Amino acid sequence: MLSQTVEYALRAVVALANENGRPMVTANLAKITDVPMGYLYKVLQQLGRSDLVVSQRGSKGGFTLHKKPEDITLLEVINAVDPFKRLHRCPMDQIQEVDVLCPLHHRLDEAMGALQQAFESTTIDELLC
Amino acid sequence: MLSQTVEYALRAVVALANENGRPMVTANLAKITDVPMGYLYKVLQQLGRSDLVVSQRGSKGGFTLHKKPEDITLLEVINAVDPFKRLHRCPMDQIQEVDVLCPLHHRLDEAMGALQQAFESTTIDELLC
DNA sequence: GACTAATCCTACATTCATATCCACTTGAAA
DNA sequence: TTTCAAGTGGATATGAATGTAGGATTAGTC
Repeated sequence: MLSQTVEYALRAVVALANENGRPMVTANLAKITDVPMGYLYKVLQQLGRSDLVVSQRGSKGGFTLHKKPEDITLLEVINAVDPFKRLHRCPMDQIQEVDVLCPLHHRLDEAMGALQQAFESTTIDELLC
Repeated sequence: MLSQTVEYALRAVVALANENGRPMVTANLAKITDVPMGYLYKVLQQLGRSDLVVSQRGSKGGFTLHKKPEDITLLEVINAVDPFKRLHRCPMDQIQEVDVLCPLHHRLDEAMGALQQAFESTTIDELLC
């Protein structure tokens, strides 16, 4: 349902949130979150581009959360790596008005909207271990 | 979010429901639903294995819905081609109790549960054009 | 009955995106 | 200056989606 990348990103953000601002090295984070390290890098970089994490090179370096856990929503993390998509046009008919959806896609988008809302209203601090 | 295959399966089922029991040929269905024909076959066969559609070979043949639209839920169609997955164990820690989820995955599964419920409570007859 | 056209069925080949791996480079701190 | 750790780019694997070609079954017609 959610992509593997989203799953990894969420694990990483939650794990970093548990560190209370102490930088964590990728290798360590990979072990804790059980994510392949090479891939975790790229996920962290994507999170960095959205200013959710910051990195510090050299010894004593690593990754740190850039915002307070209570100020990060699940949706933000998701959007950073794999943007949540809503339907604005019916994907079937080619020549179609914008903002007009057939009953099927209207219903699907409605469900997606509820899911988006659920993700938007949950912050990382609610998910600490 | 939902796989392409699920999207295609839903389009096909709704299109067949609009036919009121008249068999429809794959080529025609492919045109209406805007799904590549070769792939549509496979989706239809998966739907057949779950008894959602039946096929008839030869001239005057094609595919027909096997149940009344009001007796088919979105979830059934989804499960026929790409089963809806719920979390029963936290995917991170290897040695983990069954039915015990960390806060993150508990929340994610909760959202999935709501989505599943939405799909389960919607039937195809609500989606006719 | 036998032929023919229509249609589904099957299996394999191909493409494409996602996920994963790896080797090398760059920058910061001790 | 050495060591640690992030950055970068490309190679590889995996699975989903798509394409293709020939085989099997049915209905209609003669």
